[in-house]
Amino acid sequence: MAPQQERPGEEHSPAETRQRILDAAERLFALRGVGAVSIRDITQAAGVNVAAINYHFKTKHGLAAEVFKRCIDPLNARRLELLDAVETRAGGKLPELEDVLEAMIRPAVERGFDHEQDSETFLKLTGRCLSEPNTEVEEIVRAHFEKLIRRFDAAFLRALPDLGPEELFWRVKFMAGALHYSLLTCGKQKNLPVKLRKTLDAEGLIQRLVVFTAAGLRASVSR
Amino acid sequence: MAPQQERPGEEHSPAETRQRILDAAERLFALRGVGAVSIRDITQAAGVNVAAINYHFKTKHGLAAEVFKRCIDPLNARRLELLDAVETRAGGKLPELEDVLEAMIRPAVERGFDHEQDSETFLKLTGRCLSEPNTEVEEIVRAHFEKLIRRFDAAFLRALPDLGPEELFWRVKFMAGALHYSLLTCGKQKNLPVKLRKTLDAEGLIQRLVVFTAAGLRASVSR
DNA sequence: GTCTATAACTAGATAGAC
DNA sequence: GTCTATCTAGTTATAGAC
Repeated sequence: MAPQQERPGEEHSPAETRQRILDAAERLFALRGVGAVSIRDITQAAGVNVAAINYHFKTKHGLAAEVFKRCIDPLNARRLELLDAVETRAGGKLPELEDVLEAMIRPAVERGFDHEQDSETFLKLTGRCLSEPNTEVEEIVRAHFEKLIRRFDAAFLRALPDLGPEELFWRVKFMAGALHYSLLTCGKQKNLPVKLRKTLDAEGLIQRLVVFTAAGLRASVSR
Repeated sequence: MAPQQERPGEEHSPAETRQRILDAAERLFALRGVGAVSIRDITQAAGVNVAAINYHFKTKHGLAAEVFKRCIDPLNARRLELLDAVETRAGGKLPELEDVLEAMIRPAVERGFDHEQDSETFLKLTGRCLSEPNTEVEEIVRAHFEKLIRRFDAAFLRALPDLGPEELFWRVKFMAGALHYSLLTCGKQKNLPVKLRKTLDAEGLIQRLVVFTAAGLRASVSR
């Protein structure tokens, strides 16, 4: 609950100050949403001066954009890396749908279960990606995912040659929703029955997600 | 962009004032999140006095709780109504999985496409249900959905007798995520390719969701 | 690069007149 | 029930000393 606090007198290198601000802001934005966090909340938690935010990020929204970028960028880079590996491995043949799905799902779930990092913060911030109001943040989030989705859509189209592009569009949305919401659920552990907390691990969730979404993507079109 | 504004001098009945505040707050909370909206924003948009919020709802968070309750309650009531109808129709037999799913999915999608009401607001507010920070709001949302999920979980268990309760728990999460995220997508139409906006209708989305989630729920457990 | 100090404004809440 | 007026506290942002 108590954010790491420091005597205001202490001094840090500029790079360290920047880092401390980003870390504190990430935690607070994830917890309360950008609108409900003041720059004073952030500077207090980071143990730096109020003016530092203006110096390093110009405005509060500039800071928010950086926070979300720092969260999304490595995640999506890893996804594209895994997708490349899957396609290379398949050679000239069609890649397995399950492998394409795993390239999308694994990086996020593993990051969400990595208790060496602040996984709780990651999970909540992930949730905010979908609901932060129309600011620089929304624009950044949209831009970064658009690129990713285009690349994966092509892979899905190849793995599911019988599916029309419109049908595929919606099914990919459903897949993203399932992934996203299960991550959020892990973040809000109050919602999890005690029995299930024990058996909750990254590998299990990845496999469950792959099985569910692969079946959904392959379903025959009419009811 | 410009909220409906009124000369401050105009007078309203108490019930009307209450209603106007709820409507304005709903729109603004959906758009920006509770934390980023001031009570002055709300009273200006509603054309009522600042003190009116305190009189009718005691605090800003009391108002927020009312707003979310007013959104969720009729939706979940309708879902339970449809589920009752499905089970009655099945008589002693197992209900069709697709029918149970439709009881869950139809009310939300139809409400999200009802352009006589402010469907945009509903879709965004739905998104906020998952991400509003730990306040009275989160408690209200959780409580209302817990009741619904318990009832539907039982129905799913009966329709899918081979699935273990743990497996079912996760698959229902995936289903809820798919539903939820596709609603949000309809709200943020910028994300929709122009071609798809034309063919977007409630019936089509309901059928797509039912087909996808039914296949996911029925998938054989191991990969 | 970092801090103090402060400008200029907005927040939620309420007392008391009407 | 509704409004005006006001309190106290907190807001972003910046100028200028160090």
